[in-house]
Amino acid sequence: MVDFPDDMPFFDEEPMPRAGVPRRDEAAPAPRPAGGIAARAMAARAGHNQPPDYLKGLNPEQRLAVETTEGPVLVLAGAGTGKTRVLTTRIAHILATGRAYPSQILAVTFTNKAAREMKQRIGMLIGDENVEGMPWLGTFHSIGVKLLRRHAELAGLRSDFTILDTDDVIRLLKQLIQAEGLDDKRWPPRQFAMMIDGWKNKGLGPDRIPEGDARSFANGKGRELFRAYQERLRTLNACDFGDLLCHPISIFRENPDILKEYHRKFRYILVDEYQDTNTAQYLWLRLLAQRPMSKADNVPAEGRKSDRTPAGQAAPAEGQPPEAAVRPVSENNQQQINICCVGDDDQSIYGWRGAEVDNILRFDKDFPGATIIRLERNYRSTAHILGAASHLIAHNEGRFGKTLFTERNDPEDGKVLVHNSWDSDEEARAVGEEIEQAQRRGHSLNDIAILVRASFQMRSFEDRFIEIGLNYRVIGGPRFYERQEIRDALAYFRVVAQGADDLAFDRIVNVPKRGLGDSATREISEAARRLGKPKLEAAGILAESDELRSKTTRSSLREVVANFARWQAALENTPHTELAETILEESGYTDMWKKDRSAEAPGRLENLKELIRSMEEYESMRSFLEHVALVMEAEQNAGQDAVTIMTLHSAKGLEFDTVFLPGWEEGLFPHQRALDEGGRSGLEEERRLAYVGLTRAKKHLHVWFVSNRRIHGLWQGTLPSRFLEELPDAHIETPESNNSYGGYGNPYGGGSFASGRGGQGRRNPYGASRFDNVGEGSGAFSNTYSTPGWARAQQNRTEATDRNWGTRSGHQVERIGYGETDSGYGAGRTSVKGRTIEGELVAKSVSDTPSPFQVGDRVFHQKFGNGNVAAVEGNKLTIDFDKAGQKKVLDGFVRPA
DNA sequence: CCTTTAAAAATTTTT
DNA sequence: TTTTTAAAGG
Repeated sequence: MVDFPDDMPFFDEEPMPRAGVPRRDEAAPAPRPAGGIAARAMAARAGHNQPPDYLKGLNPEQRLAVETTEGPVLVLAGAGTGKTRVLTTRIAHILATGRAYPSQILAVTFTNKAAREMKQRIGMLIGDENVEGMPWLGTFHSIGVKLLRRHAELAGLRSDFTILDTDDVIRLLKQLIQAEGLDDKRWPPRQFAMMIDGWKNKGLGPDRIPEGDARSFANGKGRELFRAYQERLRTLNACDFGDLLCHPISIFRENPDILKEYHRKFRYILVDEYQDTNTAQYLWLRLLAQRPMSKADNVPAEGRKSDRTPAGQAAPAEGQPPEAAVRPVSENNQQQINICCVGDDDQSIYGWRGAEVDNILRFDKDFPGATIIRLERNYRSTAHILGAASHLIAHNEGRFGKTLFTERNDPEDGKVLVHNSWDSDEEARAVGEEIEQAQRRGHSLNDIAILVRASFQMRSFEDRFIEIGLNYRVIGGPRFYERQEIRDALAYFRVVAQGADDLAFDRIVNVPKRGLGDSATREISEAARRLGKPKLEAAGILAESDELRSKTTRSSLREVVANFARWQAALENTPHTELAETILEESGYTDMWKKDRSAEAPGRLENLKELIRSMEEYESMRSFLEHVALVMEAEQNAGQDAVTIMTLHSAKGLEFDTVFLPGWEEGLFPHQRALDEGGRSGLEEERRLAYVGLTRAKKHLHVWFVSNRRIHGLWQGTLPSRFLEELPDAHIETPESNNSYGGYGNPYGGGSFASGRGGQGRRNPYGASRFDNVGEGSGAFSNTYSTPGWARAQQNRTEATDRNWGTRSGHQVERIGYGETDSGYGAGRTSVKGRTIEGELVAKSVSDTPSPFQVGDRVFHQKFGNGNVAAVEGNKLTIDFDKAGQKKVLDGFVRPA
């Protein structure tokens, strides 16, 4: 039983009840605050029965989504249909009609950017002063922090806990793995951090992770290690990102009285981008939305079906949603569930980091009687662009199904252009030319974007644009706060503000180099453990003792400790920005970069200045550090007219007049790894990503594919993406005449395997050859996918295999091989999930082909060298290598010696 | 302790 | 091929 302490501003955030307004109570009707916006809206309505201003300009579906305030609502908002507008107007409407106080609305987003935008737009609708009073509008994580600070003691923490980011977590795990006496090379902390993250995404604690997962790491010590990690976090009074969700979930589960308070508090719940929620977020929401919990919630997410269920169809038996979902609300919960989730199943592109599209597909089962509203009227793109995008996405099975339409019908609107280039350099050159042409016509560069699948693609564009002097800006890259110099500086600040922050201390004891290397740090950790004190304190004691052998070590340790003592003393009476500068100067940190002659050094110093500047917005060092772990971002050269280059993922939610989508080739897009690891659902996610890309364009859309691409240093011939086949003829055009759509491949065949002399610089002599016969002619590829149409022709090809055996190992095959050998014979580091699905989809086509090798054949393997085939089993070969010993490999890896 | 050298890995990203 | 990271050597 936990009561809220009197001094805790739980209900006080709400306006004081005024005379005549009933105090909000369990049974009382919804409050109707007098005055302000509510009064204005009511007056507006009472007068002429006209809708209030904020509803004007909404289309009927949008308006329905805004005005259906009661009960569960799912708004399926297609790309460019005014999703944010609905969300913000809905909040304004709830407030204006007096249905709730600002503090009674819980509105969650994924990113700080989205939260900021929402705040701003609500402010525009109803006036800033009211938004200030919306304390529960924020990201899942920031709201999680807020909840957790309130109830920290229930999670075994103090309310001033620190939030660790990924880097801190990895460093901590490294220590733990070493402490277990394990080799941190064999069991990389980075990988374990990812596993932990995955578990927490599913809302699983150490006791509930699946046995298989627990065994697969650190010789079966996975669970133990996870437990040790949680224990360590508690002693450090720290949380990782996952805990920000998981702790509140446990608190709610274990303290029904607290949960009940929040039930009473949050009358309206709104969720943005619902298709991106992971299992933990889903559980968190369900608890707050007052769904009765059942044992089904304890079922690990593996038990649930991660493959998409076909739209509108009940899930198959074993994939049944948790029973609680279908069960009616228990009779004790009379209060209505006013949850509104907004999202687009077709834009779910974060499955790889734990998002469950199932959450959105299952909504009406989770919340019986839910109203589902589709927003399909698109205000962004031309009919051709929409047509192309809709047709593409229709190839996915697991979706609700929406048809975007537009009233825009301008005969001037061009079709989607599909271009082909010989290689990535030519691609960059051609895109550059298109952009320059557009620029000459008066097109602003700010309205142009190049959206790539993988960030390595950006380089060729950057190179080319620098060459021709075209302004560009790259979005993405390392986040501001993830940069080394920023993290170093923050570590200094953290040690000053919270002397017990051992992780921060570790990071900077020897940065800049001050002679405190491995041995010294070990001594400090040792002393800290022995004394049971934080490292900084232990270091102080150590420096004064004579335990240290080296005099230089002792004196520099003394200096560091004295420095921190001085800075800590200054913390209370020095302005924090000034103190920050002092710290960086006196520690020698800025000097370190000033002396550094590398190209990045000036930029780093600039970033440090920017960091100090950004601190001005905060009141104290402490409050700055509070926010920094969750919020920091950097805006690079905004204001200039420049082309935007970014990944498809980071483009979600944005729009541009003209969009270029380069690199639509098999293996890159859809990405091979997505296919290998995700099977069919991986392919569908890639297709959704393609859909997101297409729908970013308002007027002009160019899709590009190249015939040759250099991947990991080797030139590889490439096949056009299957997604190109899925674009309807009616909406696309293939302008290049010299190099027709489909002209691709290495015309000479052979040679690209081990030598890397692929087809660089060679022009395709077949020029305008069609793709269905180029496959025969080139013999350069084994297509490993079950692709429609032309691709199948290649799979049937037999004679080329012998002639050009070595060439069979396109990039694709190589990757599949690695996946297989790793999971099949390796140290078990690949997840089981990857193997099964991809096994039938991708690897099958390989094993169907009987191996051309026989026992006794002499073969060559790029990695293992020459050897003799010892056994053949389908496409799997056992080979005795001359040097590497006996190995099992897929035949795609080897060629005749 | 710091530098050189070799080996391994090179999707997507928020908090 | 390039970049990053870890181990060996000075």
